[in-house]
Amino acid sequence: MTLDTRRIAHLDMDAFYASVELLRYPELRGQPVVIGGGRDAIPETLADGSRRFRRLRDYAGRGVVTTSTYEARALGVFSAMGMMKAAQLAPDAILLPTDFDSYRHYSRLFKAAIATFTLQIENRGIDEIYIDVTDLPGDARDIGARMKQAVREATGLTCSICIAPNKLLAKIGSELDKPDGLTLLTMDDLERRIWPLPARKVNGIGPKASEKLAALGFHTVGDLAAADLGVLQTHFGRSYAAWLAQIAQGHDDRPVVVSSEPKSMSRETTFERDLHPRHDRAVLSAAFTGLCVRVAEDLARKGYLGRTVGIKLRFDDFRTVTRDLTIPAPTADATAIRRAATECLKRITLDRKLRLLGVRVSALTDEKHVDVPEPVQAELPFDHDA
DNA sequence: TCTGGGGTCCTAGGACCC
DNA sequence: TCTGGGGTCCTAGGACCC
Repeated sequence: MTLDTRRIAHLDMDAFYASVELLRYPELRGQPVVIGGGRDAIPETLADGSRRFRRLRDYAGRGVVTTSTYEARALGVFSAMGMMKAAQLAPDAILLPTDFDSYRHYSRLFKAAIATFTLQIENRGIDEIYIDVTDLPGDARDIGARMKQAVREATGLTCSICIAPNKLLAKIGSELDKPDGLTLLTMDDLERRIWPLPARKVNGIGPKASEKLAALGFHTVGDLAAADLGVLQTHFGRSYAAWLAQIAQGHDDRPVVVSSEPKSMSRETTFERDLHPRHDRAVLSAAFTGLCVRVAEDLARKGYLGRTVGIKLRFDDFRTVTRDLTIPAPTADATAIRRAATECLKRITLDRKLRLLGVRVSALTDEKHVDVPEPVQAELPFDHDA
């Protein structure tokens, strides 16, 4: 079978975190709501049972917007925007804390609903999946409609689905009719529906690449399709240029990857105020230990050991540095992690205040697959019968 | 009062080995 | 009287994604 006869679905939950919050607080439906606060953003329940919600204008801190409702987006408030900036744009918007346990719960529910159709599912984080529906009976529209219905019944939430010949087009397509969309794309739709889109819509063309492309006069996917390969190679290198040319023609051979092993686990924290390496040494040290302990807990809970321990520092000027160290034997022990992380820290000149501190463990192995080292046989050549 | 947290993948240079 | 040539591991940084 040629790859372009596949049918790949991309399913994306609509404003997922915000929509889960609206299930919990239905009275907020229709209002601009922003998710991203800390515990201080938890609504207060009044004596009469009604709730008093925090407003964005009351926010003070260094957080960013995690998600917002479509009403808040209409006011210019989008994911990854600094909360202080969002508060200027929409001071009256409702502010809610992120509640990952709830989102994980609903994530499991919608994925389970899709798993009743097929197990050919690739996880792409908490709120989206790819599904290979090539071998499912029925036409694409019917499959998509039934999946949306199943997700709705399992969660009370809407999603947007696109079914296309590959992941690239399915991912682009699921955004075309949001929210609650169902989009079908074939290769025949390339010129009409894909080429007019900004290049930035392609998964893998981020802020840097799209800016560089725009500076060269390439704004849309169609511009890329018409581009001279030599020009792309000059500015982006052989590999990336070839990829750009492929995706502009709507080609993408990547399979739906059903299972994968984690490569790293990390914990990091941005301090409420920048910390001085000496003056705030005690606070920093406690935070450092805390991060090591949490990474160790994560590893233990999921059953992994790691050989490479790394740290990440971000200074007050936002400069970010990393150091890592590979140790002889894989570990999930907080003390061993902390010791290696300390060695890493010694290799960084601490000449500015610190904004962020992180600890990472990589080169993971499944603890059940680790060969327990045989005790080294002592060489006792004259003692065989002892 | 700009700019979170948890990931993956890629590049590139040097060490080291055969 | 230059400097082979792969392959793999380690490390640092950066782009990108959700």
